Amino acid sequence: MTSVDEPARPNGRIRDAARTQAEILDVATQEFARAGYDGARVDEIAARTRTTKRMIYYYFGGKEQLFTAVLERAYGVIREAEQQLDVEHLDPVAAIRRLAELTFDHHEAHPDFIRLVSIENIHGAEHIAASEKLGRIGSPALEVIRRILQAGQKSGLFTADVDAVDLHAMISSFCFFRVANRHTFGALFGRDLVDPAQREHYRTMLGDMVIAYLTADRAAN
Amino acid sequence: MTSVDEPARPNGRIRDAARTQAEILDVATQEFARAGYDGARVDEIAARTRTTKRMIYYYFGGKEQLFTAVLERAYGVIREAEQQLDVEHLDPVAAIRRLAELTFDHHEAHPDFIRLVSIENIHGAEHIAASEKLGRIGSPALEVIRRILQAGQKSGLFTADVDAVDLHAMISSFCFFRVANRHTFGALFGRDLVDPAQREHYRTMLGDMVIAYLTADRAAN
DNA sequence: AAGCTAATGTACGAACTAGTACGTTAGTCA
DNA sequence: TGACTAACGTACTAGTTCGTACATTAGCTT
Repeated sequence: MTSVDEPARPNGRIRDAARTQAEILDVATQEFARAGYDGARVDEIAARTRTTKRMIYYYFGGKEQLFTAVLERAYGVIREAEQQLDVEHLDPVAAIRRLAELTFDHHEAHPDFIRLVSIENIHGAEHIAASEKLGRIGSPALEVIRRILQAGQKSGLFTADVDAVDLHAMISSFCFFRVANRHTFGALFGRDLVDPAQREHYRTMLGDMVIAYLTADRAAN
Repeated sequence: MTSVDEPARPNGRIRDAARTQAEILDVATQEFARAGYDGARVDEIAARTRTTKRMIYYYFGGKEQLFTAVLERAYGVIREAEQQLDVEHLDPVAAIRRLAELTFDHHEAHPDFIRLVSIENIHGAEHIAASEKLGRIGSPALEVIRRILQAGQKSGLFTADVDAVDLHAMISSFCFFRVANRHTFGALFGRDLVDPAQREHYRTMLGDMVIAYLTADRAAN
């Protein structure tokens, strides 16, 4: 019945700034992702925390800054994941497919992040603009894509004349849409894009699409 | 200085139910698209109308139903556009490319609609679910895709074994992402996906991608 | 032309919500 | 061990926001 996670400290406060901040960020991420920026309730976030609303303002300053902090952490998670990318020992085709699959997996694993990005776009990316951490950092994946593309184009394997940013957009589009628009798509077309049974199907489809695009015989059209 | 649109009717009310409703829907579309469902203000919508808040409740019942009505009309616009589709006199490759281009154009021309769809997804498509008009109507484009796919597959031109819904998702992904995520993408990668100067570039890229996928030599991988 | 009703306007209230003033305590360091 | 400060809690407020009660009128119908 009683909490097992923490050493019992009957009636006494626990003082742990780092833990308190992390807990606020966790709950805030869920709440913002659940309801959008304006739909999220500061009181609700506080209530689902072991601390109080006062602490949110103490540590973050306000709702806007809290949302910005949530975004910063969420983008940080991706960047870390992308830094683990290790595909350059593969041939270009396999490397791109692997990259696409990892992007696919990351989107599927972090639906809350996708929602946050949707929300931030509704608000014109103003929080990203206001953040020092998030200004134009790009992503580690871009560098990887750049190198793979170069290798593939030099060898003649890749006929498409794309740059890394556009290819990244192409891959992300599919992954993002599938998660972000799951509900309307499902409601209108009766097909759940995130149905686990179809996961491999869509994962393969993405890889096929990207590889086909990169290696297509342009003379044919 | 005075209104030119309407016959001058000094101090008198104008009674025109259809016009009032349409005006409310117009303004509501903008306001919901601007700020999201919870960010949108009923008072603001009323203020930008020639009528009052009272009328919003009189005709639509409430904020939720108003948003549902906005969605219904927005989806209606697409469906109409799709009914104008006339590509079946083209060969399958040209037909699919044309279809992709029209989808691309429609997304670009209706950023508000894209935002509404994003917003509706944040809320789990609950308004679509609550709407009688929007329940599982599908889209006219799907039938067109189905027929083109069949022709292409029968002739052997199309090697990919996709169905219409998945192909529709693939095409929409790219178009949707480009508009919906314009702001975060621009902020993070310094590239405006909706830059008019790049419009043809992305339009062609989409067509190339879809055709490459459909006609790829699967044995090659 | 009288009356009836759909359509409209005004004014207000109840509930919610971001943010804050003020008070308290845990833990550290001289 | 005493005191200092970062960390925390409570209680409240000012402003907003959806929604409605009540009053009014345009214009059609007979």
